[in-house]
Amino acid sequence: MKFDIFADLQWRGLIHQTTDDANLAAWLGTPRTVYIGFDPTADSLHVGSLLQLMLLRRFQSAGHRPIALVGGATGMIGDPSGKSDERNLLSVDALRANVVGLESQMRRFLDFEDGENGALLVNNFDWMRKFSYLDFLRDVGKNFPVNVMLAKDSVKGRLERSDAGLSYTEFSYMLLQAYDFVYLHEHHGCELQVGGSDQWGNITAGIDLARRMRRVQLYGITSPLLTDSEGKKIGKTEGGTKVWLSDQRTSPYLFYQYWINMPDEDAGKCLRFLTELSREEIEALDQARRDEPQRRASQRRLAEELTRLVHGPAGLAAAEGATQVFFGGEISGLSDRELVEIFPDVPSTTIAQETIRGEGLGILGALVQAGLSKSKGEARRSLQQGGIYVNNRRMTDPEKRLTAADLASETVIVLRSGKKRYALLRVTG
RNA sequence: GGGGGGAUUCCCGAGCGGUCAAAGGGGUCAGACUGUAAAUCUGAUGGCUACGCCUUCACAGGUUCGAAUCCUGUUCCCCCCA
Repeated sequence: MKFDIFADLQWRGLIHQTTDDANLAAWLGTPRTVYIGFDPTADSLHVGSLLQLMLLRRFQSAGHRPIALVGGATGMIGDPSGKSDERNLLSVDALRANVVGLESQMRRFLDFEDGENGALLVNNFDWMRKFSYLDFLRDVGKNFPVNVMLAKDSVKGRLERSDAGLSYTEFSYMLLQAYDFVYLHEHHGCELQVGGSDQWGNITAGIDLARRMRRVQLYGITSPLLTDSEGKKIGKTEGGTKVWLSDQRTSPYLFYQYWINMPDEDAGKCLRFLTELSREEIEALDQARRDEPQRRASQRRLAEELTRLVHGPAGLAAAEGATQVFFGGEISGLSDRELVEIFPDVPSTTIAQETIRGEGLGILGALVQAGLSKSKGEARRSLQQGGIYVNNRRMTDPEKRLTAADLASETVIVLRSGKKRYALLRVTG
């Protein structure tokens, strides 16, 4: 083994529970096959899945073989764990498209080349669809005592709530995931399943099933959930929008900014859970955070590491470049192309060229058109209070008219309200 | 079925018939301070062709020189008694 994965997970705080505390460390001394399941609820993974992806990656770099299971079949059912309400089911077509999307993202984290411990990507729909209902009941269902299933937290929680309810379909979810584990053991020699702490019930169900069906001993490890200092799941911006791994959904810049803005209290945890930095490095960053928090070395490093991993060096460069412009001084002398690259997330409004000729376009109207202000009155106030910038230069005159002289590039004027809200005004002939 | 109370600007909530675009709080936005943080402080918070004008206080009418405030009806909500 290249390193002691168990000890590594331990100091990072990534071990919540295991099915065999005493022996797992030694057991992981020889190459094993590990699996983690991912829900295809969207065509992209989001930051909430990063922890699991990194876990697989850690196992692979330690010399174990990772299997990423995409739940094409289980996604059709919906996992009741950690969900307070019955889920809406996805259509088969939507699921298929989602699975394709997830596959491409996994490639950034895992090495799928053949070799000793090349990663494997599987979709449980491939084996589940062949199962007939009767066969499934007889071979799998037979091994599940209902009283045990009822005792699982995921089920119990839902039954105790009078308003939530739990359908037979979701109740059966556990059987599917349990069978996945047995299947992966049989076909790929998988012996360990890892997941978030909410997966404990499903993982142990798989282990029980393997024991009953095949008389083999499998193992499970759960990680803590990645929550912030207030106990909320990490992965949403202040505005409440999810941060995705797909650059189509969340640009590299926004992704990078998400980590840059991480509060100090959560930064250490994120470094441990989500990066591969060494213990020495992380502890040095902890120290730096105490000594000179204003430098935010932890956040910078976190953003850098994760952006490079998810969006590649080019994505990182774009994000850093955009950051410099956003938080830098006046914008001028750039080309349209550069501006568009820097501001991929910024909404733009098109105006006719005539409007900035001669007299020019009144700034108040422009702000409303660009969507930065709800009314001219609001625009006027922001302006008078010093919250309006044209090309990053503060404007305070409500009579100001925008003309060709205000173009930051060939055809773009950059408007900004407050510290971070930008909008582009594009002039067309 | 009977009796009582209420409906106010994004939310909560105050509002003598004139001086009410409407107190106060929350939220939100902006500024200062900062670390693109937290906390704190300051300002703003219906619209506009803006020292003025226009539209708001459940809805529709009415009284009055003048109504968020009074009257009538309508709708909805809450409480109490049956």
